Amino acid sequence: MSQRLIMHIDLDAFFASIEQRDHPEYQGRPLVVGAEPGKRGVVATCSYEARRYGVHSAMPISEAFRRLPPETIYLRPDIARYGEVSRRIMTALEAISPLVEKVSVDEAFLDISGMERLIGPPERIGHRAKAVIHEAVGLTASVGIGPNRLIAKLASDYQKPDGLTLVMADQVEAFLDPQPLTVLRGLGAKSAPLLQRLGLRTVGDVRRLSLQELRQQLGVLAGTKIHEQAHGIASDRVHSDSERKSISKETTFGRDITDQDLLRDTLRWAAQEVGYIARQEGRTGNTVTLKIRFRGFETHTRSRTLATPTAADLEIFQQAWGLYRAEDWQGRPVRLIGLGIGGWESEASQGARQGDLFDGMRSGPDPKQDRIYETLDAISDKFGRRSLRLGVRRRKE
DNA sequence: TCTGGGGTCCTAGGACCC
DNA sequence: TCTGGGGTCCTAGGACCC
Repeated sequence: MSQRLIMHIDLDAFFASIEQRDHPEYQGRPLVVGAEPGKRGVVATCSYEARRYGVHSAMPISEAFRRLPPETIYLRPDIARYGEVSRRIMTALEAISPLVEKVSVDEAFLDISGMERLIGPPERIGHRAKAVIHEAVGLTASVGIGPNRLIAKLASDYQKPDGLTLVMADQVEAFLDPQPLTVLRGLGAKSAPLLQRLGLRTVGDVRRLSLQELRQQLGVLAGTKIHEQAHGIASDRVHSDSERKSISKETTFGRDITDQDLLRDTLRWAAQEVGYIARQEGRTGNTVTLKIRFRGFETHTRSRTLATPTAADLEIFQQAWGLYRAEDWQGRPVRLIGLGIGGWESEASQGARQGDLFDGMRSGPDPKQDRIYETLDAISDKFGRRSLRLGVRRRKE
């Protein structure tokens, strides 16, 4: 069995680089893409010139503004434009390997196992990927190559910007050991301190801990995963087609609000956005989730599973508004509100329903459908509900 | 004092079924 | 009347990632 080879591509300061590419006068200057200074929000991405002032993604825009000099450029993100650039990059990468997994707008994994015979040694494959991106969109990327996804990802992070790092299987532990333990996936703001208070600082420190000790600190599942990662073990699979599982829309108000009409209108807007995307993608969801954040960042969700899956704006809105009204929340200042749908029907059952997909949303359930269920209910009284449900499932698949 | 928006995954409890 | 073990689905919260 031959060794797998995974490549991770990470565009350098993606949003900021697109803006600098399209506006030469921005080049060489600190530039921030994100919220408007003076308002609520964070930095989405900033140029390397801005990073020299300690500014980074997810930093509150108020703090970035305090740190950066007056000549700094502040821009609101143009997601549609960045998405178009992203699509061109992903298409270009398919010339390197047919197995491209888009992780986000500016990141991808490629399975390049066995490509050496076609292109050459791994370094040459990495350089080819960078060249292909530069030809397609005129941007630089950092590339990491390793035996699995974790190592490839950390390798692309190792030298930035415009880097290329190759980590072979026998170099994995030497590569991992000096890095801060927070590079391991799943060790974030809450769980990393659990290990740091034991005096652990690096991946090498974590690797010296036994599986039992890690499970004790982090729980069985998380402990097992961190143990594996610290030993350089991670998935080496690349999946080109991954289906999304939910669609949501939310917004943070400029100031906290209590106006019920405004809350209702905001949910109506969110339902239109979500419903539109769902219908574009030909999906119907059976779970509607309301999300609300009050003054003080106190956040709650409420969800409801529907008898009939939907993609209709009005239905999504009414369910979410109903969830809000069912609580004793009137009068509490709201910072954020939004909603989402998820829980798609299986493809087979959705296909069977296709004919009345959109009619059904307006006209209610199909009476013929009701008759079928009545018959099945009669059968179920004889044989028990369990067998009925299994029987229906099987027919759908 | 500040903390966006769009996601995924995990946990844990309760209802319900066999 | 009291009992268990396995399984699925639903719900709420929260950690984490880009």
